Amino acid sequence: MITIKDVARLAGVSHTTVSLALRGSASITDETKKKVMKAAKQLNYHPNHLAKALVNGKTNVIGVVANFFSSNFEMEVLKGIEQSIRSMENDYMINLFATLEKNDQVLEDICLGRRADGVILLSISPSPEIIKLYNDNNCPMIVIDERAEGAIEITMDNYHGAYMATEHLINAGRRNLALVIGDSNREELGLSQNERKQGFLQAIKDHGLTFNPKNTFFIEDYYFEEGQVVYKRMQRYGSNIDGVFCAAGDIVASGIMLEAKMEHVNIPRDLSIIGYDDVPSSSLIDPPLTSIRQPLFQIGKNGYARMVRFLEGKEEYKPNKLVYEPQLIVRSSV
Amino acid sequence: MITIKDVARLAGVSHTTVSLALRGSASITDETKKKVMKAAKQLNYHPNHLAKALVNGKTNVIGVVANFFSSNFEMEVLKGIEQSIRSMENDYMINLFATLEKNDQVLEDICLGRRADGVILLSISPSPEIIKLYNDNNCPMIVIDERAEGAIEITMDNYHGAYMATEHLINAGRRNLALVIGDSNREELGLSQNERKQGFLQAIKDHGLTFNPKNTFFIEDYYFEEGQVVYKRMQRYGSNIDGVFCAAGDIVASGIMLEAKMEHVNIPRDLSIIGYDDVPSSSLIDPPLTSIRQPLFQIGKNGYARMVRFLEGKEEYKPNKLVYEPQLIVRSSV
DNA sequence: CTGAAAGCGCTTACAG
DNA sequence: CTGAAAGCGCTTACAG
Repeated sequence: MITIKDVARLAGVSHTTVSLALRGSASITDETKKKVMKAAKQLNYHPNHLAKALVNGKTNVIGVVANFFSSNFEMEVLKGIEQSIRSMENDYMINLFATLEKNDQVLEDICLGRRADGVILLSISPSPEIIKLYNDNNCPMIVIDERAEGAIEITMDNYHGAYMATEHLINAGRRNLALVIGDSNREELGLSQNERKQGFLQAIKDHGLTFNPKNTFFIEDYYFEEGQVVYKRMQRYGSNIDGVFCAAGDIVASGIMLEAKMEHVNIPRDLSIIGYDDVPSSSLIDPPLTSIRQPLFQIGKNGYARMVRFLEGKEEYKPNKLVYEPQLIVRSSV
Repeated sequence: MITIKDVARLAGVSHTTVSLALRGSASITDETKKKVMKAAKQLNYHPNHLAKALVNGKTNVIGVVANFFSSNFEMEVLKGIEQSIRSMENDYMINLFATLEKNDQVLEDICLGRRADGVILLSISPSPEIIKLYNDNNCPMIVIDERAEGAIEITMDNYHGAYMATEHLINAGRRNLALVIGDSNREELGLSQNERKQGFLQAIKDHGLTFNPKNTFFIEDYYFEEGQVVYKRMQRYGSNIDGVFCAAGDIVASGIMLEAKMEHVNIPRDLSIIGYDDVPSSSLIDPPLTSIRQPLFQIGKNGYARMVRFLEGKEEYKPNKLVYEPQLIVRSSV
């Protein structure tokens, strides 16, 4: 491995000079600089990132932390981040951390183990202690899609999204709605599922209707196949359902729809359904699925750009909240 | 920031002892170990990853390098990697690097800058110099979906996949086939697109048919909308097309299909179409799209596990090649 | 304008 | 069984 000392030897200067020259210090002659550059190039010198980071106290990496990668949510946010990276031309690398449930532990390690200069959390809720830790260590934290008092909190208005969706069903003449939502038994409902539930219930109330709690159906893993199962459960346990708000998202909604079609239920004539997320396939399936779109790409793009500004000292880091608005995408399933 | 010295002070021993105790060295009394552990816990000590990596010459990170994240290909492979991580219980972190075209530069930096102990490349073709560099530095490299003489090369049999697809069209009575494929003008065709083309042509030949080169259509970015455009071009410039092999994948194929349906073309009666990749939406669209499925999940899962074995010295790293077989998924679009 | 020295937080021989 | 010393590859005051 080629180090700064090898370059120094070849250039005939001290390693201090090499270090200074390489970063264009004003106190080095142009001539020496050239010599050093030449030697560095000749030896194909690459600075050891670890050594640099250790002495600088700065890693130049931005950590992106999530429970799963590769679900539609993470994918869209990542696309936005990628776009930002391409357009910004800076030295930050992103590092993806998959937490596998031990969120706080991983976050502690990232901060205290100096694995990143700042983190972006996707649908992960940091404990107050962790937030304090990050603040104490001047490590900026942007939390997307969860609460984070004391950090930068970027959420989407799930309440409003659900309200719009439900109202859309009601305006289409649906009176006996069903709610399909992430399971609340095992662990607490995530922020967004919870808010969607509230928005749904409020919309029903505001329109003078009532909701039959029997028409709530739970999902655990957000798989397509769970949607198929849910449809069967609706048949057995539901009562007169004529409209479904699938807060659990479009993939599950697609499963419900497929199963309904298999049973020769005409959508939307016999049953209306609306999803959430507006995944790419939603416009392709039959009938095209009405859904709620969230600006995930934008959020990823802006979030990353903002993190870079924090780290470069171009924007002062201080806790605040930002809420993005969702959008109703009307297609033919309602 | 709490360092090993702070722990030493609190425990009343030297920092050397702390270092040894923390990693369970046999030459430290159980009693001292306990004292140290207690002090470490009390101070919430976390080792500085950078310092460790610098002295150990080992980062414990595995780099995953790709041009884009968040396309279906990367997503599936990542899912496999994730699954592997969950089931393995080891200390490796994965680090995603987006190359943005300057592949060799990034790869050089990862290796020489000590950013990872080993890399997994997704659809990225390393130059012979880079492969040599990695070998010289004992840095294992697994290359998925591209050629890599001198490294571990994991590919899928695209030739065979394309052959099967084409044969399937021919067996359905199609005689005037069109080929939709990634653009070869700007840069060289990727490995897989190229092989698919060969398989396609060979199948036609073997069945005593001829291919009209006018029926080749190019794609640049693999977007859905490009498929729609391609369909229009087929109408204008193609000659009597009755079957389409979309080597550019299912997303593009879906675009072609949608546009055809808009023009009231009945699929598969008037036009057969087969895609590649078997993306999740392919079974949901109307009609369900016949496609070729590649075992991406498996590849990611096995690739990661293998990399860990290399890094832990449980398997000797030596260049070889592995080819996975694709599978024809028959649905209703042919 | 350039170099010798100290230090970032850790580990690893080597004495004692 | 424990500690003082040297070193990983870099940077940053501080002399000269």
